[in-house]
Amino acid sequence: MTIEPSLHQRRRPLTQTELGGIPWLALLLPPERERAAAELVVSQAVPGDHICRVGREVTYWFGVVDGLLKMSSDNAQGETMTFTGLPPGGWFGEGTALKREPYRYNVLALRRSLVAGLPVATFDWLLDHSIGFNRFVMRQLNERLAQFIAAREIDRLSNPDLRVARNLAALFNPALFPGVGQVLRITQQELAYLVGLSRQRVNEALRTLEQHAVIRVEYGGLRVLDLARLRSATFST
DNA sequence: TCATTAAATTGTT
DNA sequence: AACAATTTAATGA
Repeated sequence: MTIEPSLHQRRRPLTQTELGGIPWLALLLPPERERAAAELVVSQAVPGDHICRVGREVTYWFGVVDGLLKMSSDNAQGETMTFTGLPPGGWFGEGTALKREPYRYNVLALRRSLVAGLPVATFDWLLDHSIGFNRFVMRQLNERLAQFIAAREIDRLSNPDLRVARNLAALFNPALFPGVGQVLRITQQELAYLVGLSRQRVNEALRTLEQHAVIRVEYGGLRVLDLARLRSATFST
């Protein structure tokens, strides 16, 4: 794990409440769950902290307990391409953990976040022993594939309102990010970073979406009112 | 618990 | 990018 404890919280076991927010634990049999829970650790990350870097050896399978992370990659020209935001309930790194390859992307904290880690040895053990865990990982891979296909379509969209809407829909995906619920804690600045627009334009897009009764803008967050329309609608402005 | 102040976030130009 | 307005969080009596 590359989370620098620095001046912040060190690695520690999870509290009961935090364990309750981990979606795949409920799919395990009691002995499997007991072992997984015992090996899980959490660490606090401050904005800019790297959870994993390209090329680093895989040590943990990570999940967002609270906060907001950003998954991105740097190309040969040194430009950063953002793949997706990672809100609470999101788990990532299973691809590289499965193949035992170094990380192929960077994940860093956009805001103060609580990140859980399952040691790869335990991850492997669960794959070898738990049907429930295998189901979860399979579903996870499948959902993420769909998400990345959608992301390619989003990239082709020129209308900023639509880009914001589709990106938001991805963050509200209950299968990938079950910790989000109806209200996504994200600032308009953070969303601007993820979508690749100015905060002003994001702000404008959000009130357009609000006018269409698709979301509600709240202080420090957004509430979904109609996820289906957020995903599919074409807001002709 | 309430009032005051600072900090964060949003709305507007 | 800058600034004003608004909301929340922190502080201390």
